Amino acid sequence: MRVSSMRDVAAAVRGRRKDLGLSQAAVADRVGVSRAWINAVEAGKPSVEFDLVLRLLDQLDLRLDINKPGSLGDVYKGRGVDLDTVLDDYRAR
Amino acid sequence: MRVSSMRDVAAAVRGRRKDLGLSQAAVADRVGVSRAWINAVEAGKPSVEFDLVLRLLDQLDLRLDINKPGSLGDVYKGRGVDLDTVLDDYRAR
DNA sequence: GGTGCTTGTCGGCGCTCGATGACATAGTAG
DNA sequence: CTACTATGTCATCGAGCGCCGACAAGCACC
Repeated sequence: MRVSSMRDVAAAVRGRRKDLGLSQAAVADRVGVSRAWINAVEAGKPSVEFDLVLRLLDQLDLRLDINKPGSLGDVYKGRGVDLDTVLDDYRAR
Repeated sequence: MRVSSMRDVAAAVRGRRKDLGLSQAAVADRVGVSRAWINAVEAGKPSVEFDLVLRLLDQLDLRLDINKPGSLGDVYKGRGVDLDTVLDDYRAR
C-alpha cells in the first residue's frame, strides 16, 4: 500500500491493530508511547516523529519500504500480484 | 529497500539526491524546509517529523510503501523479480 | 593566489510535539 | 440498572524540533 500521507499510515495502523485484537492502550504500552499519541496517529496527525512511527509499525509487524518508482519490483506493489494475470500475459505472447 | 530506521531513509535520500544532481540547498528549497534539516535527515537523525519526510521523498520521486510481512506482493520486494524463475517454477508443476 | 559552491555545525529562539492526568461518551457484560 | 473497557478529547507542562544566520572546511575552477 502506497503511503502518501499520514492518513495512509493511520488506516494501516488501525486496521492492523484491529486484526491483532489489541487496544490502543496495549499498543501504546508495547511501543512505549502514550495512548493519546496512538490515538493521534490513527487520526492521521501529520506532525508525528518518524522514529516513533517506525517503532509502532515494528510492533504491529508492518513493513515499510522505500523505492524508486519504475523499478521492476515496484510494478506489483500496492495492487498485489495476480498470478493468473501474469501467466495469461505470458501465454498470450 | 526495507526501512527499519532513519539511517535507511538517510541512505536512500542521499543516494537519490546525488543521482538527481541536486544540492542540499536545492532540495531544501523544493521541500520547503531548511538546509540544516536536510542535512540532519541525511545524517540519520531519528526524531524528524513524518510529514516533512513524506514531502522530501515526494520531491525526490521516492515511493514509500507499507505492507504486512508475508503478503504475496511482499515476497519479491528487495530482491527483484526474475520472471524466468517464476515461469520455470510454473512449468515444473 | 582568489572566487564560488557545497557541506557540516553551531547558538539563539519560537513553537509545537508528546506525556500526563482527567473527563465524557459509547459499547458490552453481569 | 451497575461495572468495566475502549476510545476521543482536553489543559498543562517540559523537552525537543525546525528555522535563521553565521562560520569554517573542503573542493573545483580560473
